[in-house]
Amino acid sequence: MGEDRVTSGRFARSPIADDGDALRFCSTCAFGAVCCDRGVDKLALNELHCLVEHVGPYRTGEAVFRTGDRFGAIYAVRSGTVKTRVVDLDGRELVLGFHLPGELIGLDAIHPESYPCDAVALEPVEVCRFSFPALSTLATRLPGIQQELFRRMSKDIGGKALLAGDYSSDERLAAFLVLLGRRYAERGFPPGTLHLAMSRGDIANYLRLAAETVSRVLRRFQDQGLIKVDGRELALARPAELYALARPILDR
Amino acid sequence: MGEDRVTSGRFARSPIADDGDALRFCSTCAFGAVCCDRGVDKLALNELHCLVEHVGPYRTGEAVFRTGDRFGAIYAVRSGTVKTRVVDLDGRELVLGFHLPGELIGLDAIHPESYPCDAVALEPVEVCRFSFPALSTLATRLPGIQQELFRRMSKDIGGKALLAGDYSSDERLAAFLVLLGRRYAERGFPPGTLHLAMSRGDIANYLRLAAETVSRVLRRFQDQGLIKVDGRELALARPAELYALARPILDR
DNA sequence: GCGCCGACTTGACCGGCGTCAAGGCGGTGC
DNA sequence: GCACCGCCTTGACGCCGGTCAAGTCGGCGC
Repeated sequence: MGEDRVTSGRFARSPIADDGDALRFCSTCAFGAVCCDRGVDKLALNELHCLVEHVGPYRTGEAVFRTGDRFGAIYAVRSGTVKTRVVDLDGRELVLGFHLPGELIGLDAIHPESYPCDAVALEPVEVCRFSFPALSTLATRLPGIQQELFRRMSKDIGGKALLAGDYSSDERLAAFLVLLGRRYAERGFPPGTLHLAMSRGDIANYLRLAAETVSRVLRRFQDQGLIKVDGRELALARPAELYALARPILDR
Repeated sequence: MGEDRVTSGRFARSPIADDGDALRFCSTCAFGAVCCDRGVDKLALNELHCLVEHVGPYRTGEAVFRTGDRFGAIYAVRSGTVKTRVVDLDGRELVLGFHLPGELIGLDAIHPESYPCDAVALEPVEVCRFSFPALSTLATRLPGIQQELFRRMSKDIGGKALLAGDYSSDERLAAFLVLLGRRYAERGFPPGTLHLAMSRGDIANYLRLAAETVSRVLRRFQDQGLIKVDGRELALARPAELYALARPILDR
């Protein structure tokens, strides 16, 4: 598609999913595991490749889809970071999640048949679009695809512990940092360093805290030597201790 | 299967899914919609019927499955109420949900391949067991089944707003009552009346409040004439006002 | 350079809800 | 009947984190 890649400044560190060739699908793609690691045959790979549509780039603040849009496809983030959120009747925002390259968005739209939230680019973003009717038809023929969809949906059902519990601000923030660090690391970034694509306000909103509280806790974590903060660049100095703080959330 | 039904006292009001005959599957069953309302052919119905296994009854406090059990099947509640919960390292309980007849449990176990929580009977409970390998094989042949699974999983992904937001105790409790009332009504119970199968402590835990807070708010709701409480019997006296209280959670 | 503006930080205050503690109430066993 | 026990209720108090307000920092346009 000939899209430009920003390779200097802050975006140099932004995770990006590499294009594959016809038979090496995006290596960090949502279905990469199906196509490569899990030994699904080349047939599945080819069919997926025909089905997918590369969309973007979206500029910061642009929406991949909006609340109420008729559901037609799920998306895999290819590069950049996407925030999903709802806006309530009074116009207050409620952040549902942040999505890194390789992660799927739109799975919660299958049931209501319209997207129940906005998906907004936090930085320049590219996505892969999978028409859902086509994908589910394909899934009936290729069990590996069906399995992968079931697995990913199941994971989403189970993975909301961070928001669900009545945890302290320290626990929430520690768990947030540990989990985000893991997701960056899985995508090949130097472990222990992360670039926050989202504002303090977004983090606070996502964790159901006030922005001021996020500021204060980050500062205290830094004073305690647990992390090193420099604006939106962040290093996990003592990950084991952070993990210990987050245990009530992460282990259970 | 010849199981006994308790038809007196508190259990008279407990929702129960009626057995169907060979071609009229449980009318309130998880897949009832697939088989009947949605016009899936008799073939699908018959195949599902072969696949399902009726299990129970479980006595109050018994587990349908436990955290860590190897995943092999999803379950539909047939009668009674099931609580899902995790117990953290310190032995503290965290209630994840309450499940009425017709609702599916175990969907969050597909990905980790073991159940991530306990499913405990809050009163005498019967369930239908669907072997997951068999079910997903069937789903590749019968698109209606696959669609219904996708839809239900999607619904579970989206439906955690009650726990996720930073809502007040009034909003949480109002939303809880309204939603529970709806679910009872969908299952054919007189609208506006519900029997709480769970203790105040369980409700509080589920809503991330203290049991004392639940007591206090219920009392205030009653004093304001919104509800009528009698132990675990509860009537929604002014549902519109309750709904108004819960709007920040229910509408968005 | 300068001014502007949004994001972030820091401090002071306060209120909702959790915690602790002391009863009430109803069911069950003997 | 009576004692026991869990569930529930009610009151008093305190703390965590939200709110309000002021100030700082950094990027961008001109």
